[in-house]
Amino acid sequence: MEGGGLLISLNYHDPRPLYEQLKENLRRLILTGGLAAGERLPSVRELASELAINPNTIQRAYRELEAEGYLCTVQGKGTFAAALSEVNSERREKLLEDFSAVAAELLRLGEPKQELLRRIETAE
Amino acid sequence: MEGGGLLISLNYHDPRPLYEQLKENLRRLILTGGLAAGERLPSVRELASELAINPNTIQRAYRELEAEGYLCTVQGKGTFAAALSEVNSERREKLLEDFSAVAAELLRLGEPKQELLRRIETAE
Amino acid sequence: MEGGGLLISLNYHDPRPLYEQLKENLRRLILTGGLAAGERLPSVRELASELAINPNTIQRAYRELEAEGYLCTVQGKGTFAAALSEVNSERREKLLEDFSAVAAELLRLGEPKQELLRRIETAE
Amino acid sequence: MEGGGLLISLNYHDPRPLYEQLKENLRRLILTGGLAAGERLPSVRELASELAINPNTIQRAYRELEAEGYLCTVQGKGTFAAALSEVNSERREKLLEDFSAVAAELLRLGEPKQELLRRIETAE
DNA sequence: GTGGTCTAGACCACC
DNA sequence: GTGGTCTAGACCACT
Repeated sequence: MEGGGLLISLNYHDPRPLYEQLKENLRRLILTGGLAAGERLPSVRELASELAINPNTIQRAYRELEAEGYLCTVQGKGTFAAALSEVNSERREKLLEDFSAVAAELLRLGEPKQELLRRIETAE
Repeated sequence: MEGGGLLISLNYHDPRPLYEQLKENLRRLILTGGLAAGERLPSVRELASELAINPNTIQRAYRELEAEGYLCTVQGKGTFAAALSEVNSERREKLLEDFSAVAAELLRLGEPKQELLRRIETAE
Repeated sequence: MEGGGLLISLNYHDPRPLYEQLKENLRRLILTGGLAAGERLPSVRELASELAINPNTIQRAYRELEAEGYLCTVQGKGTFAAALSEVNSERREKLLEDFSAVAAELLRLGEPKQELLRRIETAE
Repeated sequence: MEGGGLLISLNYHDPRPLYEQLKENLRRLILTGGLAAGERLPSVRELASELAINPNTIQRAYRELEAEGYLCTVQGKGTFAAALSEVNSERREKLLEDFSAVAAELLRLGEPKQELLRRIETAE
């Protein structure tokens, strides 16, 4: 399922809620430059229609991404991609904790430290 | 709340479901050697009684950890801790994917590569 | 309009959304001990029925207060008041910023510093 | 975005409505002396043209600030900055109530009284 | 036109 | 029983 020019894919068989999948898609677009800082996103109604899901679901994703600092929404104007420097420090901290936990489990499972370092070097 | 000789702590006010907390506890015991490879776990009924929770919750945790390769159930014998080398490649791959995704987001958000390397060196 | 034993008052003529009024009411109850740490709140459905508003509105208030650290919700168990020490640092920072802005405007309007100090001393 | 000789900055990506941003700008100018008591403000049309926004937006800001006592409109003469002593007692009372509420929540959350006193001393 | 709120009601996961 | 998700659709505020 795609939405506009935005390369968004949702999967009904994924156990995660649609708004979480949508959030991940939008975060990826912003992080990779698919959505430049300041660029306007499709309106809630547009995207809902394109993805064939309820506008409330879009709105929830937009609202929560705004709370994380990834989006900026303005009444009557639309929703815009924020600069990466605006991203919430809570989001950063959560990611760092996740990073440490995943790294620790991988190392204990015998994953060579070298592989983790390689992945950091080649991270897109 | 503790269970038998196993250092298991569940928290009713943790928003995660009990079976997820239980899975994490058991994974941690296996990863850190608190449960040696081949060691027998308490039966579903025993553990349910010790932790004072529903046996269905124990069973679900055991079942899902077996699917990940952390546990090994033998009909009529009991449930045993698996060798770390037995841990499912699916689990490993999921962790590696998570690792790469989290690392990529952190780097794009401006987290210094040095901090990620430091966290790998000091991972427990 | 009241809800259960909880002394919650909502006002349809207030321009603020109902979920914001509800959040403020619940925050007040937790801050003043009307809801002790660990105490269970009415279920989403109960409170919705008592206040004669939609369960979604209750749920949104509960969800956002959980994000702020005031509540803790557990699947299948209910929603509980958190300890004040759990309250999010973001909430604290927002309050401190508001405090400084309001104090600055009051002082410029000629409010005597003495009055502000008095109000801090006698804050409930 | 600036307007005339008045240092007004509006931000289209600020989630607050433009008239709120404009009100805050004008309040700040009056409180800090950037607009002296009795000084004439640009006409609605002038300011709308300078800021390149809709005259309705200017009018709403002027109207609401007049209600607060920050501005004073004379038919056929224009709009003028009021003396700070003219600021509506409603505005003052709202600010005092906000002050007490915020202070009380901060103290209950464990913020040291010392920090609040410090912020009052150093308020701009 | 935009996003924001609220309602009504269905269905699912967890316990 | 609990909370969580999603839909459908109305109404309001802002530009």
